[in-house]
Amino acid sequence: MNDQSSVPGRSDPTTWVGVDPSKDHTRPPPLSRSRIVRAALGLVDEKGLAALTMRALATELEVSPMALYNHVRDKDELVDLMVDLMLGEVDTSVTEGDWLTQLRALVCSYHQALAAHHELARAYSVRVRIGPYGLLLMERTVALLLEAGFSPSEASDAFFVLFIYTAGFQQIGHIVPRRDSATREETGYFPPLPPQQIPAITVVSPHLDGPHRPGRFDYGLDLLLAGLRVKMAAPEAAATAPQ
Amino acid sequence: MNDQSSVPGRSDPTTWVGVDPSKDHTRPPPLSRSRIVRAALGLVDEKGLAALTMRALATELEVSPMALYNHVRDKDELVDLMVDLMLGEVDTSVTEGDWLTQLRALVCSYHQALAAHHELARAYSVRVRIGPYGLLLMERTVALLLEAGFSPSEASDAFFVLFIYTAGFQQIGHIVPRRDSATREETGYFPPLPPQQIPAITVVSPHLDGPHRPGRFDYGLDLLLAGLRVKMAAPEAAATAPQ
DNA sequence: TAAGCTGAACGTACGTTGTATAGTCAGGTG
DNA sequence: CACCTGACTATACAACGTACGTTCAGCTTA
Repeated sequence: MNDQSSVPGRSDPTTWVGVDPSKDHTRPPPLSRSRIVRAALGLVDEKGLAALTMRALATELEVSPMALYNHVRDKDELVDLMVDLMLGEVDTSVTEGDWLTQLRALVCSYHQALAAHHELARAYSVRVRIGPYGLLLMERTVALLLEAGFSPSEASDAFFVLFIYTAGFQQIGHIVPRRDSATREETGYFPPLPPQQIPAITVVSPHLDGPHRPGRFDYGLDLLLAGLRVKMAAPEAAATAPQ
Repeated sequence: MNDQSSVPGRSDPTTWVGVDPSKDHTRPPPLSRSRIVRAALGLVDEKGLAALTMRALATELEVSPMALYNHVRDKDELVDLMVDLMLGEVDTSVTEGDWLTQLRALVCSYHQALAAHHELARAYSVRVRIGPYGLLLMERTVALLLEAGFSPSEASDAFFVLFIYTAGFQQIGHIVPRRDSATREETGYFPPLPPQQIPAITVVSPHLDGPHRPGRFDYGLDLLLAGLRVKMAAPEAAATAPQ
């Protein structure tokens, strides 16, 4: 009933995942926060976000469902931990090239980490809890923007925009098949409508390929970075708005 | 058992919502697709996405839960219909100003429609089913890009990037309170970590205000449009990438 | 008017989910 | 040896989406 429950406190950043104790024990390795989170990530990567249930995860770990709750407060916290594990895959150590080059490398690595776990990424952006790896990523990005000469206010704007674009990219348009497999052929992106009512779409339709055509992320990142470069070069003339 | 069930077919775009029949009948207006969808949208706007359950919706409509299934195939389709209703609020009729001005107005109106229903918008981007209003919005945006002179391939890239940024914006970082109200004060964006470990974040922290500081969407839109303008003016010199 | 059809609303029930609660049991310490 | 502690299990519950079969009002046709 107390706030200081037996569960490891989530406000202590050093215990977000921690190291597997793995005492040389009986054959089945003892449950641990780290093992649970890694198994959960594997399960989501393999079978999709909807397949992540406490029961399924427990079965995979050959353990009773409730055993998980000795290491994780609830499913919500579990997902937080999974997200931070994913963000740990981002390479934040780029230091060569000018600020634009470094920024591009950083955001690309971020994008790749999310793309590698795009099922989890779909649940990611909704969250506001940020773990140590997420914090590290943010620190590097903001530092880069400050070094480039942006004001603190603009650096935070630019960070969030890059963050939103990258995280949002994974969210959008990953095909989620309807449960009714009979309507599977309906999962095309656009309902059949006479082409004369949608001339522009008809023109570009050969190039749509859904939101995730290869290179599309880079295209948008190019736009954002070009915008940042322009703003940096001539802050006042960069406005595209009339006013 | 047949594909041609009694439920109105979803592949006929004219029946996505349709008009309320509202035959001058008994006092409680008869259930209809339109009434259900509007009630659902009101419920989500007021009480949040998680409050949208078939039971709660039926209660609000003073009807048994299963009555809804005479008008809507399942909850998934209901959300599709809600999304299209929301997209109907986008003003797609802007025709004054140059292409950048029109594009800005269009995307801003899109953004405002999503922001007005940001709870629903959180469920939006995951979907690929697109209704007539969504199609109209897409048609206008792509047409604008084509008129501006972009190639079909680039127009589709640009459309998706604008689409992803705008939709993603609503997804990201809307504070979702944890169910455990005892940890409410933990919903701050960053766990307490010594400032010397995160110097850049410490510097910008007064300006963070979460992802949704007023004007932040416009900042990112500025970047994207500036990037597009540059690409339009000098397509080959616009690349920020080394190669 | 009578008979029958049709489609909308209902009541009940099932399987799945997250998780509270209480019990069990091994391992370390007095 | 007694005892405590902390990890795992067993059972249970409420809420969810929705399949199934029934009821019933109102229209059509005779």
